[in-house]
Amino acid sequence: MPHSPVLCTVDAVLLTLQQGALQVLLARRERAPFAGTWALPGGFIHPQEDADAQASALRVLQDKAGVRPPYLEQLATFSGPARDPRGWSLAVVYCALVPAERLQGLGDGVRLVNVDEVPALPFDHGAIVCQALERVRGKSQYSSLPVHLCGEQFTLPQLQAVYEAVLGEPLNKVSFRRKMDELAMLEPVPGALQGGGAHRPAQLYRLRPAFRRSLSLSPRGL
Amino acid sequence: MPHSPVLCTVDAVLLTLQQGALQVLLARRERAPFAGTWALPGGFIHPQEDADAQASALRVLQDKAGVRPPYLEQLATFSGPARDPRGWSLAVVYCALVPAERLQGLGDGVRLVNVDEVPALPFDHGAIVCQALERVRGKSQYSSLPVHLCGEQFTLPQLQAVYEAVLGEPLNKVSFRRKMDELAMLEPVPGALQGGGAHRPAQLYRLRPAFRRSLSLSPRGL
DNA sequence: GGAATAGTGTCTGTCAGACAGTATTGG
DNA sequence: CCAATACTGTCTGACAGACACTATTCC
Repeated sequence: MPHSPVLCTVDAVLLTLQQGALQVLLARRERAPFAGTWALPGGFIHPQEDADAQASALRVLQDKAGVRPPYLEQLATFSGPARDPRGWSLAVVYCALVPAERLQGLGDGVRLVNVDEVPALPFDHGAIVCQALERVRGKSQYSSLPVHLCGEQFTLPQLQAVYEAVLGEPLNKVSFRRKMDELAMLEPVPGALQGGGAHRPAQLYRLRPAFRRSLSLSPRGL
Repeated sequence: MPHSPVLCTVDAVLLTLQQGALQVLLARRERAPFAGTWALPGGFIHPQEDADAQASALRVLQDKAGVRPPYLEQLATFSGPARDPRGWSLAVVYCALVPAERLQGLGDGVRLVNVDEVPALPFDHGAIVCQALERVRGKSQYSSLPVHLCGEQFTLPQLQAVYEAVLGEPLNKVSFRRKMDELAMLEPVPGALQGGGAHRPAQLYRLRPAFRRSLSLSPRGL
């Protein structure tokens, strides 16, 4: 039974929506290697402490950003001798979606950057961010995934804007509303309307409890 | 820099099609724990030897089954303190698709079992097989994935039967051929027909070279 | 009443599936 | 010619998207 000297880590790609664009959370590295540079939040798996790799990822996000993401999904595992200068390493990477409202007052060691303006990142973090975006955009085409970027309550026009920001293309209003209706995951908040503009107020919706933790899939996309 | 005592392993779910049904490859465990029982082929990552976890999976499949699968995809990573009695472990699991013709003359330590008749497996291998089937069936609904279960050359009726076996439901012949045409990944083998029956012979097709390593996706499924 | 946005009714082109026809082999 | 399977032409119902209309607010 070989005792392998593999460095076991987790990294997290935390995405949110701000100013109509997807943002990814970066953390300033406190220790070598690459101390002082911005990278994905990550850390070693603590076997004595963590129930599994997902628990490690939750711990890392709690420690670095003080966030408990409502949606967290395993993205993939990256490994090899070259990605970390300390030696053969393995990173289980998770992808988190968080409503912007939960990310107020981030500390000094973390920041959000537009996914279209991500600087060069250490390790293979650049490729990891790309793969996360690919996954999120892919799943958004046929599932309810983007609702996890919204807060508790939201209007259908707001939700459509979120889908359009993630997918990067405008959507048909009638089709979008038909699909949301078919997915049957939203319920109107009785009597709750979002006013404020000089126009008809919009009905507020919330996620049905059954869909809080699971996605809803549309057979033919969108 | 903590030296984590995490057991780093890879497991492989190798699927093939035999007698019109999906089969999964099991290997008899030679060592403890669970010595003598059937389980997914797996083993430790060898950092000195393996370029990454995928290389570990290829090495394991080569060693245990003598196979180099034409299609190999990372499924997910499973981890925790309870899945392996030796301690906190982490398994990067890969899913392989192999044409049945490449699995002739398997040794004594391996066997194929129908995925509907998989016995209770040690570790969390039962759940892993379920997740692999879910992934393969899901992807088969909108991609060219099942072609990797066919040999070099095949007819369209044969390919349709493969899709039907994987998906577990009959497909419309006209729609299926339209989709295969749209995917533009197959080319007829000039002058090659599959005869043998008392009926019109079928055109043989092969995968276009550009699609040997990548999948082709259909926007609206099937 | 006007501006602005929310929400809905209806038409139409496109596409998946059904059906039925033709094609080509062996016996 | 018959049986059996390969392949193809055409119709039809369903659905996505476009358009136009109504609804409701603030000013």
